[in-house]
Amino acid sequence: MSKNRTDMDIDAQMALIGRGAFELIDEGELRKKLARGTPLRVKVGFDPTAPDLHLGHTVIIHKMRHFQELGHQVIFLIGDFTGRIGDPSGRNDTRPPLTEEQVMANAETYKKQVFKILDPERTEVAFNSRWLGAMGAADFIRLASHYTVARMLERDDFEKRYKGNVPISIHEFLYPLAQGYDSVVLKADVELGGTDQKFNLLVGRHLQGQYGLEAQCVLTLPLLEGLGGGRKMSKSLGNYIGIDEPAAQIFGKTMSVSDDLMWRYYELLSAKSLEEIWAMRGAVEKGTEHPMRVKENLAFELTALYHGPDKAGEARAAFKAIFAEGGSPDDAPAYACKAGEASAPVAFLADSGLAASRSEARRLIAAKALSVDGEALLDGATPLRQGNYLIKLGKKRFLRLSVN
RNA sequence: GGUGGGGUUCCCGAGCGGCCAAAGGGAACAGACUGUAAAUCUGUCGUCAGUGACUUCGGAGGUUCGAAUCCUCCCCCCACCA
Repeated sequence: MSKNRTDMDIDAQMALIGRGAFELIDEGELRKKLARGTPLRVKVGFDPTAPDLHLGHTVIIHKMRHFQELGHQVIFLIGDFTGRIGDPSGRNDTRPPLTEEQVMANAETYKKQVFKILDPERTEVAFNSRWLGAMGAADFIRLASHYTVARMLERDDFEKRYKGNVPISIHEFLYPLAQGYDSVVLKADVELGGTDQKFNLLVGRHLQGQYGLEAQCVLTLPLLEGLGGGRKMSKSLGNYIGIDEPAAQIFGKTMSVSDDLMWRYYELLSAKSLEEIWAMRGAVEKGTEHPMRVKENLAFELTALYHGPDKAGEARAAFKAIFAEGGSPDDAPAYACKAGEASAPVAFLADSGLAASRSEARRLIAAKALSVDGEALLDGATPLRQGNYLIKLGKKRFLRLSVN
């Protein structure tokens, strides 16, 4: 009787755990762990240097949330020691260690951001410098003896670089080992990571076995595609939505996501159930629901998560005013200049920073991107007279200009 | 340590004495089309006081009327050998 109930419970848990996930190693093992009925220890590592998160990072945080909803213990591990090594992503410098204060400050920032999604009660925050920093050379050598160079070179990134004649420094091998050792110390039952983390996560699994522990399960999550689609969301590519961005930005950027990608965002970032999402998708495909409406709901939900429903509502209203009705944002930057040379479009566009340079301003004007009070303007050289103007450059750049 | 091959504009990558601000692709930006979508098409894509000038091709010198292209030294990367 009770066994039956437990099995059903496990199926339900597995469904939520598997939502949006890329790969689970190993399903049977995870079921066994779940069947024990004790809360699992779910480990996720974070880089201590980048506490400003974007939506791409939050995919994993939402997954942590899922585990919490199922009653499990989540470990938010700040890699303040591994951060010094730097994850081997091609950079071959070690990074300067952060000071204690910096680490703590970043940790606070993390908490502030992450607890918008996670339940603080069921989140354990840990720092791996606590045990990695205490290891001596002998300990580290012992750790290193549990892994081979050949296996290390199996890592996709290393393999490509090795074959492609891109340098690999020895210290980069230490990163996966150190990360794996964290799992040993924390006795993790499950570790989550992006698909790009698979290798590192598996090292942890292997090392736990070497240290006589039960191996952790590994759950990888897809990298969220960024705004343009195609490539992963990342700060350096500029295709991200930062969770600290103003409500209008989060809303607007979400709206710029393609219809196809929107479903991905729903699956990975929304609190809506998969059933609800399938229903919406069906409605859109049948034509009974407009995709833009559905996308607005997504934008609202994501904005509300970080700014609350009131701000999200304002963002939605402002968005509609600007793009559906040709209005302008209330928070358009203001800029003042004197009448004369400085009030020529080419001059104030560049001087105000709306255009990167005068050359760019000229090009944009030639491309019909400039409008003044709603009228297209093709002459960049003639100064504007005294007065106040609403300047629009392209679709998204606005300026409230006053010429004195 | 030896030998050979490399370091080019945001990225990849051609160029190898003048016609090079530097091909091509990607990214980005703008316009058209739209639902601020996406896809597609078109254009732009070093700076400036705009038919011209200035800065740019790892760094510093040099040869030349003229250098990203040749020479010297230096820095960095890769391969093979040891």
